[in-house]
Amino acid sequence: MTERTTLADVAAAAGVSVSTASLAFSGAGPISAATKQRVLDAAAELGYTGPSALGRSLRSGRSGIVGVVIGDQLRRSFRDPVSVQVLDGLVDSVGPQGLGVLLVPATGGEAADPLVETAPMDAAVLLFGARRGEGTFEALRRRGVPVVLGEGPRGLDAPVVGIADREGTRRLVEYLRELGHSRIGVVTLPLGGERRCAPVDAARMAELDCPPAEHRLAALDDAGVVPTAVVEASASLVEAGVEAGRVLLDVADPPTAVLTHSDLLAAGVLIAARDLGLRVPEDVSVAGFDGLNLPWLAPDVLTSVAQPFAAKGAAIGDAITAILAGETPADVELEVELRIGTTTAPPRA
Amino acid sequence: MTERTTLADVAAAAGVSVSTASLAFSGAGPISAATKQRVLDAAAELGYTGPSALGRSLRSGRSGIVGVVIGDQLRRSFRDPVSVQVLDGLVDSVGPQGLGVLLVPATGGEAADPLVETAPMDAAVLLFGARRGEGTFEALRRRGVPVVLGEGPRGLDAPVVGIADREGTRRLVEYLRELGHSRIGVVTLPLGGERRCAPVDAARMAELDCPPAEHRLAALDDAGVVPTAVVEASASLVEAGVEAGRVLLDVADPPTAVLTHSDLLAAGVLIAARDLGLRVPEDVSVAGFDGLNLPWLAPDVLTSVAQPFAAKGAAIGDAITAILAGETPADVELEVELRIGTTTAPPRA
DNA sequence: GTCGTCGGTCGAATCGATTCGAGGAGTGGT
DNA sequence: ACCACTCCTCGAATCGATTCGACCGACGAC
Repeated sequence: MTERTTLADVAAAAGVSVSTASLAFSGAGPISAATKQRVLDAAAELGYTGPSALGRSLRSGRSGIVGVVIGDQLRRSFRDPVSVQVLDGLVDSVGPQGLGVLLVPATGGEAADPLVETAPMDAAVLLFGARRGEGTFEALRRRGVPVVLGEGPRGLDAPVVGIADREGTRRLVEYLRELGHSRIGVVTLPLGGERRCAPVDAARMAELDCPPAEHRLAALDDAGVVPTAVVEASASLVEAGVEAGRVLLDVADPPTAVLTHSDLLAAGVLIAARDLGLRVPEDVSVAGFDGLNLPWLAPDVLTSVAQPFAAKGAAIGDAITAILAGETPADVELEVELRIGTTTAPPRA
Repeated sequence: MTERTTLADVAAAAGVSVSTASLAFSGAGPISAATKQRVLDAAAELGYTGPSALGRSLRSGRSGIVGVVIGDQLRRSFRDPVSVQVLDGLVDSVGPQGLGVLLVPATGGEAADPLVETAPMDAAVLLFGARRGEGTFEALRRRGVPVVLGEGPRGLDAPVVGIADREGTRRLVEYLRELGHSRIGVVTLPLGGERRCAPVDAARMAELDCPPAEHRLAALDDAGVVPTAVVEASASLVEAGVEAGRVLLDVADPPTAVLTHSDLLAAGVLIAARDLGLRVPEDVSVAGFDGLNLPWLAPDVLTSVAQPFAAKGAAIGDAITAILAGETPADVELEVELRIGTTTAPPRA
């Protein structure tokens, strides 16, 4: 590959100065149509595709890159359809503005990943909440990179884009109660700290640090329901749901309804129930959260609380746009929708 | 947010010249321990987190960014577990070298996406093959950005990292034949051009341009098998598999075995078969490709050809590393493994 | 005819860092 | 005491582009 052609080369070829050539591309500033055309022709001749982003970045201080900091394991994030779809919405939102999305893995510990410290970005998105004590948020702040939180804790001096998960869960719980359920079990997302599949006891509750789970658990209180059992899943995966479902249902007197914190977990609970010889929804009702379209559950349709993925990504994109424009966007809470499927029904008499 | 502190600020605070301060960070070049420490202390004092990537990039010509060009719809790529896992392997591979991964959407048409033209990258990965006629590959070449192809066509003057899909399919076909199947149907991945779900006839075959599908179809010839019917799916999704499965199986004399080009398609065919009242594997055998772990198929286990996702991502990462080191890596073809599950069996007598 | 004005072009400084060659201080040898 | 040599530090050029102020020619007005 040959030497990269620069604006200077084009200017020389067109017989104008570098500054004039720059004007031809940027469009700003006075320049005669003839000169501009001459520059553009010379550029086409040399295969010059426009000013290098690097030089422009240096001058403007803008890189045109939005960093997306993904949880402690990129792998896990990518496997979660929810984050993938939010990411998709984000790319759709900022892409047309000429902004690129840079994936930045974040180590879970105190220290921030090297990329967090050094990668060029105009703004960053923390998709899975900035757990306090993690160095990532602080590192970005120190660098002066504005941050948008996706589902993060509020009050961190950064705009938060979230969903009304507490309200959604409350509606779901009320729906279950109206059906006649009083023995309700819960499968939560990982609550933070070490990952494991285990019943949640008082001690575990005390360390709660994961906002969505917090909200969704709090919603039970809102509805005046005390769960018969709460089990923490090790991840938002079908396998984890199976595991948690067994813990919850393989007991003498299982709950008549299981409320899970994600559709994948719910799918796992469905499998666990079937393995245990329980029919859904006759013997046990199962509800999810997210509103994923899971075609392989057909003909079943999961009762779930649907959240607007693409809109969430777009809202994050809007927040970034606003920040880059010098504004300070407000927190956003997106509406969710209760979708009744075939996996919930009144309990057996 | 305050003015960004620069190396010059640190140098001033430490009472040394900018060049000396640079030495303190880069590590290269002679510098006394005392001076170095003084610079580092001053940096810590000012909250300077190291040289800005922009300045460094400009000087070195390297941005530390690897562009991943995703097919015409980011959405589709993200929804495909295969590409997600390959991407994951890639990030794991290049991340530790301090390289970031920039997602670059590519418009399907002739023109290249603005980001392809302008975004800073040291190298680019075309994950879903560079279809000829697409402007993306050419645009990158013009910019002088080295390209690595994931499953792309060979002979494009860029290293290709692929899998032995032809060999894997051949083994799968031979396995089916040994079971006694002679009427074998095929569900292919989209073959390029417009997306649709339809039987593949001679006219359609003539426009074939999608290498994996090409190889996998060619493998039937290798094994001396002529498929009874070939149906093209509209995407690698369960829903598309259902649709294609209906086309293939809802006929008077359906095939006794269905070979699909992806596990998601196979899962869809399983659903279609069930809907049509066909038992698997008694009435019809179904095989996939990819070796995804699909827990929700339990207790069924899909017969499939497993490809090493992470290794593929890592191989792409290695190729990029080699290119950045000035070498010209050779093409890589990764081994695949035939995994017999519960969805294939001898045909009914 | 001369002066003011305006549109168009150019020079030079600037962004933040790297890097090379020059220079200066200190040391050891003769 | 002088020279040579080593080790560190500094100044200046450089990367590719933007942008402001200066400059210059032409045209209109009085």
